[in-house]
Amino acid sequence: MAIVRPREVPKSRAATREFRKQQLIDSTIDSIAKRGFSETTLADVADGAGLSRGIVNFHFQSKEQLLVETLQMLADEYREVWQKALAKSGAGPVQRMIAMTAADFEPAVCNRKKIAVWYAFWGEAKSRPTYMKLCADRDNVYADAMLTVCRQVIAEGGYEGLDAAMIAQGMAALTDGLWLDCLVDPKGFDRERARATAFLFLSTIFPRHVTPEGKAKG
Amino acid sequence: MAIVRPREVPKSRAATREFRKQQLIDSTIDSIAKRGFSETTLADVADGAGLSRGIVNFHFQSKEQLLVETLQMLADEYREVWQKALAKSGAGPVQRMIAMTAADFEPAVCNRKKIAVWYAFWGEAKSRPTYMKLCADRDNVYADAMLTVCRQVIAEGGYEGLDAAMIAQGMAALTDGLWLDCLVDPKGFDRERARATAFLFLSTIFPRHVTPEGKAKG
DNA sequence: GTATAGATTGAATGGCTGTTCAGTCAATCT
DNA sequence: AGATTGACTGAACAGCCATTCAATCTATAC
Repeated sequence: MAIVRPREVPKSRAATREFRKQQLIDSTIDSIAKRGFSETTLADVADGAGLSRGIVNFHFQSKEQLLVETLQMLADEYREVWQKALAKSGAGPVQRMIAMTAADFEPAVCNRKKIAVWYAFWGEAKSRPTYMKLCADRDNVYADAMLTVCRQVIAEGGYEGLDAAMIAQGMAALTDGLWLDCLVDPKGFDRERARATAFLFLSTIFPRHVTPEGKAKG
Repeated sequence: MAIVRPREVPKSRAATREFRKQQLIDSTIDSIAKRGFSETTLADVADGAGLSRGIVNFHFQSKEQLLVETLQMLADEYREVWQKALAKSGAGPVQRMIAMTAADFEPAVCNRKKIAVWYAFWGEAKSRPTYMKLCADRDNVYADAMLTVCRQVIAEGGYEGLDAAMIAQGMAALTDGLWLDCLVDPKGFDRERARATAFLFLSTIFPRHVTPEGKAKG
């Protein structure tokens, strides 16, 4: 039983292609989350978008290309969320560090559908170099930004001796691991609790600058 | 190009079935790690084991059953590794906590092939209840054991006020997240460094009882 | 040595899936 | 209004894959 959405109409023909591509990517995300990567077919994607069977190959070179652009989209969205959080945060490194950490638990990013799709792509990453590169880039960009703020906090906050790279990598890993709980134990999972766990760790590492509630100190 | 292993012969006919099943499960793990979950076929599995095409359906009810038993096997192996580490460790809760943490970075468990297969199953978990349950059980059993030792360390070590459940869950999440680095950035990944990251976090939480090198203090 | 039972083979089968494309339809242009 | 261009459809196609099963092979029992 396919979910057929009411067919929305793009404004002009010029905007149609991008509109349809986005529609198909959204439907792909829905399908991967519902049926899994291995059982997502182009027919599912087309049905989910309320369009005809041949539609995907009309807008995308191939199924593989649709999947790559879907992952690309997901990665872009993830990056935008924490970059916007950074932009909104205070200018100090402590506030920036807190903003980045908190961003990982915003509903836009930390929800079961999106997390399922991330894990689906991670699950295929080893055998598909394109996915691996996109995933590695996502991690690297985030880790670099986190590393920068960690270095600053360590230098300015008097935490000499702490390994900034290790902490940045560890905090990123902690997030990805907490996401897994959302996927595997959805009933027991609580976004606020996961966020609190991340900040418990962060506040333990930087006790004079971060509270367990995720506020800046001092 | 299929890798055809030298065909080993089981001792007796009575032992044949279990021997073949194990052989096919091993081949399944190889195939998922190499080709990914979505492109693993029964022909691949049979070729990898050096046996004929119909062999899987002779020893397993279905492909799905083979996959379930593969995940089961993986989960059993994982549990055995940390339980053996626990058995070998000292009796004190600090030593037990350290042993469990270190076990996650033993080569038997923390290698790219096995990690790729874990992520492959996690990637399919949302849409396949059987996988989800097996994954959830794995997490729960580990988390319970970790929770027990955390509680003891907190009580005996004078860390009143720390949330044991949060720490246990966080440390498990940290491991899973660090594994992702091995999958996505194999060149940059270093098992010892990952281990050190886990112990950096643990030693920060229990500074009077765990060193950053993963030794018990006092 | 012969019979029996279980293990294994590999060809056949039927269903599913990605891709193609000739034809239809609607928006835009002249 | 008529022509043109691009979007979209859905049937057709070719290839792949899980599953079945009759035939073959091999170890054990008698």
